[in-house]
Amino acid sequence: MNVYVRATMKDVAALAGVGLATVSRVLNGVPVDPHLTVRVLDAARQLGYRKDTAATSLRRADRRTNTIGLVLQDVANPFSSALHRAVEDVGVQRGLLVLAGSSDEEPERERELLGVLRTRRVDGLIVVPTGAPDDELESAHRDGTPIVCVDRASPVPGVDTVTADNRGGVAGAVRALHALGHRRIGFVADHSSLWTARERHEGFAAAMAELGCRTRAGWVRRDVHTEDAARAAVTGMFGTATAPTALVTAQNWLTIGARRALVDLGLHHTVAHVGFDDFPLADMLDPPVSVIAQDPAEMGRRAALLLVSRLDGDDGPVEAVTLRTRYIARGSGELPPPATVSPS
Amino acid sequence: MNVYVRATMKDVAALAGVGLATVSRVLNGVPVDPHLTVRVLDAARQLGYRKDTAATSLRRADRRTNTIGLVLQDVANPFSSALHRAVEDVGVQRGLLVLAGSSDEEPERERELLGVLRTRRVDGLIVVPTGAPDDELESAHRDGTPIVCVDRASPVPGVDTVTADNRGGVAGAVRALHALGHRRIGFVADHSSLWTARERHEGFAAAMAELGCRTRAGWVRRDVHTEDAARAAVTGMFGTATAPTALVTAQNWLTIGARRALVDLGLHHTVAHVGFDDFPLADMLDPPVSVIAQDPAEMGRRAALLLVSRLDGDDGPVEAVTLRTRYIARGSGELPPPATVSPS
DNA sequence: GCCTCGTGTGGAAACGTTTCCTGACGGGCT
DNA sequence: AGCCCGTCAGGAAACGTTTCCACACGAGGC
Repeated sequence: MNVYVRATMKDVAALAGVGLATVSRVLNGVPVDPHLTVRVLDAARQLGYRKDTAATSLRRADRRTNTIGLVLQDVANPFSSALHRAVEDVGVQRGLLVLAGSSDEEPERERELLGVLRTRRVDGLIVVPTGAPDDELESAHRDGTPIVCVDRASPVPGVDTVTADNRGGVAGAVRALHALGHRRIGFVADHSSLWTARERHEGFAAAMAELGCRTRAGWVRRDVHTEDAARAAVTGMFGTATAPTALVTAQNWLTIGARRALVDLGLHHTVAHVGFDDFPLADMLDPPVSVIAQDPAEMGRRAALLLVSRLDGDDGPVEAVTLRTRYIARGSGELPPPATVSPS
Repeated sequence: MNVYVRATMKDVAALAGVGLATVSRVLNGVPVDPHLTVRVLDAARQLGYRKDTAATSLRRADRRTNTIGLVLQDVANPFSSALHRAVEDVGVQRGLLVLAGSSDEEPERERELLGVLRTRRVDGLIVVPTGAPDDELESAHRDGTPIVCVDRASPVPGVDTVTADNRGGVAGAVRALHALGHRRIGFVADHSSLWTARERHEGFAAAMAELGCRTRAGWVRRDVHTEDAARAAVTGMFGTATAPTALVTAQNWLTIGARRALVDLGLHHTVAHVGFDDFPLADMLDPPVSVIAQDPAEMGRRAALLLVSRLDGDDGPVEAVTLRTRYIARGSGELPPPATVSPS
């Protein structure tokens, strides 16, 4: 490996024939004699000088690192990565770099990640919290590190949040199915430890109650975490004589697993099906999948903008942004109930 | 914002009643009197002490930051994010954090990103290069920063690379189509500025030549960059009487655009179609899409492992890993040519 | 014309850590 | 028993930058 040694500010100062402080001033945009300014800039260019961020943030009064930490569920998950990208885009405009990591829904991993991020003194944090109590997050909050929780409620009180209207989204879909004549509606949701799963279930239950629809134990499956589990759950749900005529699945992998099950059973053109969260190619399946769409990019953007404003010193009251969901009718959710089924 | 001030090593030393150097030694695992060790660790815990990475890497002889830079095309793109995740997984085991960014295929953005990453003194770089000459990448290489280029050839000579066997993958698919009886095969590829697009075209052209199949200008469409452009290109290609009987699309968005076009034309059950790069739900379309799959996670993993070994001082010869592609027959690529079509 | 005030540059301290070097202590050998 | 050497802890320097402070110079006012 090359033993190349980088030019320092002292070298630039020497070459330009000015003091160290002057170089610093020029490089930080503090007005300085134009004549000296060009000498410094020339020298810097000549030496290929580059500021050392470590030294900078070590010494700076505000200790800024121009880095923000992003804790996602999984950087490879489309929802997370869309969010990531939106955060990056806001960051780029502000000269902020994003340090992202995956918690894999494990509280311990979330803690660790926050630990390393805090060690690096990130200026702020955007977190999709697992939901478990987290002393790292809490202590970061106490230290005054700006934090925005995204997609889910914060385990720590007093933290800004950006979430989707999970309840309203599901409730809306249920009402639409009801309007089509459906009365027996099944529901499949993720782990109840997840805030979103609970909210979506609440939305479902509330809408069903409001509409006077009865639910049966076998028609509501919670704590279903994987595509395969959803496939199995739905296969079971529709294997009986008294099966629902419509189905709501509360997460995109579950939606896909459910669709696979419906295809297996030959019911994909018979059972109305609405999924929460859009996914690529949903419109190319047969029938195209109707979804309650949330906008991860918008969530990321809002969270990043909120964080940036906090970084800029905005100390207004805690914000809790709720983004509306959008129902996208593509076909699968518009299938009417079979005429032979007796009402209620 | 809280004016909380973090405990420093000096505070720990004072509380433990030991010297500064001893605290440093304990925290870095240098053997020290066990009695003192526990005193230091206790004091550190008590104060909630946390090492400051900025100061550490500023002073350390090796200047390590335990951070690696990852320049992707777009963190939100499934290929990129799968790669990202694999890199992260290797990094976690080594205590390396990943600083990722999106170049959006723009050389200038790639340069900028590399610039900030270098300013932060990342220990190494993993880059999906746009392919344009890049002085930042070159100068990083000269400085001795370990670099691994992924998915595409490096614009800078002497850099380790991990790529897929693009030529072989496409050639294999063409041979398979030929074996089914296809002689007229269309091809759609991305911008020729992209190394992968060029390689895949080479593979196509070589296989066609080897098999003695003629190609027509209208049957080979290059520089097609978006899903919509692919849709339009394929619509045009199959709008004429003398259309191909099979189609190879060299990138996953192009594959999807092409499939849309075939559906529009009612030809999706008639024209054989193979896409390069797998994508979610390819198996749920009708007919399921056969693909030449590469494994982005494996690419990321190999690249990260290679980088890590370079970080560990491995100064062996430049490596150029080529990963095999895998043909996944799902149906769309197994459609035979219409019997009425005259051979050749 | 001299003194004062203001502007702006240069030197030095400081940020929190690692590393070098010095000094003290203890043990072993003569 | 005395001396020397080795081991190990502590103090201080150093990393590259920002910030504080002192000082020099020029201009303006009396």
